[in-house]
Amino acid sequence: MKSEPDVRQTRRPGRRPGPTETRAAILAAARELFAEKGYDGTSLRAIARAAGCDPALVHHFFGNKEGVFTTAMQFPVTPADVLPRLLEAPPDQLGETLVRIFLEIWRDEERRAPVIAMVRSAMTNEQAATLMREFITTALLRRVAAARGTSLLRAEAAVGQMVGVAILRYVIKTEPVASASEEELVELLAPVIQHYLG
Amino acid sequence: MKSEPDVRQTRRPGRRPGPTETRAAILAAARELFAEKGYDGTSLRAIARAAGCDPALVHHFFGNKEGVFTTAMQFPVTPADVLPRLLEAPPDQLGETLVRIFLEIWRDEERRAPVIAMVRSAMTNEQAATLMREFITTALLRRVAAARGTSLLRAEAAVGQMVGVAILRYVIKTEPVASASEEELVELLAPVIQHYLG
DNA sequence: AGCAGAACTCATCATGTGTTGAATTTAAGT
DNA sequence: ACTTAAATTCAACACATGATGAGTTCTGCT
Repeated sequence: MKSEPDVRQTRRPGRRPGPTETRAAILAAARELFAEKGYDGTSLRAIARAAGCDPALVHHFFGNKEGVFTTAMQFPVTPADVLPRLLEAPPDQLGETLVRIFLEIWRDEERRAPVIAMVRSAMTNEQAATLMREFITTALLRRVAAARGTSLLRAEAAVGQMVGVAILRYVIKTEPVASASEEELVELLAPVIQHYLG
Repeated sequence: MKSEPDVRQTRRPGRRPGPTETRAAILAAARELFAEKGYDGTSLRAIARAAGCDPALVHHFFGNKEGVFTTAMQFPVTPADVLPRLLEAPPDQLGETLVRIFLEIWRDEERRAPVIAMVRSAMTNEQAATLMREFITTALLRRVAAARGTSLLRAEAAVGQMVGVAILRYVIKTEPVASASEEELVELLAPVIQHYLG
């Protein structure tokens, strides 16, 4: 999407003047590309091109491709600041609250990107799948199931519902869910989530 | 998974004696590999290796990689012989019937493979995503929504629920849903599907 | 029996991949 | 001011990929 001018036909080797900002640029480009193409579909060279530097620099900062990925994915969603909101919601509005939190995360690209990247990558990459598996079980299922009294299986069905709709909406882009409003989605999904966790 | 002996260090060129069976072998190998690794993660050479032939033969039969994929995916689920069962079910058991049909499809690897392959591939490949998008809307949503009186959006939420759980169960393999029994899943999901389509 | 065409392999091309080591320029520490 | 270390590029390796064209062996039709 972002096509840097790439005017720098030739830049002399050696450290650039001024403070170092390339590392951050690499991570930003990596997040964008991983979200768009998944782990296997994203090459180190494409990241470097988007970040305006040499591929070897990516390698220098992060060791290898796996290093770039795990560093770029560090902070998909921090459940810490989300759980309080969940627990202080009245029990009969738990479903609605949860759906709203999900929708908030998906709202701006900034926060959605790592999640989608993870989903996309986990489909074809075993390592990414492991990452996602652990995130789901330890960060979502256990906490929700522990806080509320529900079984893990029911909690997982709720997660499945949200993940499934997210994939249809943001990856496959099937209508009408792709262009439904957030309010419509709340109305649609909240009762089901409530049913699973109630 | 399947590692042919690969003893044929060197086989003479030219047509093999007997009836032609290599084309079918290639398609079988392709389905297995696409299901395991997705479109982009599967190479023509890997398919040829698994089918015990030269990569060029794959190209000869199907033109190019895209040709192999679309041919291998031709018959993910034929909705024609599934819809009758749906429509003759009593309206208050529609959810359960639908869940059972889905579970049947996922039961044996033979029938599950193309579906999983499609899901995996659609995550990183735009062309596969288009294929899946069209399949979902024309083969699932429209028919279900037309047969029953429900809105497209609600039908899509139901599809999302099933797809989400399938991904958790067969791709990410999160417990406990990965090793839950079919009966447990029916009990878990049928009410929700019924709710969406009722 | 003979021949067109299908099945099949081989060698090869152009391109893209992750990774490495050496060389050069600047920033930081003393 | 000097030195160490960090940031950066370049050139290259070893390998995998999709694709192509030519050549070989068999089947099926007449």
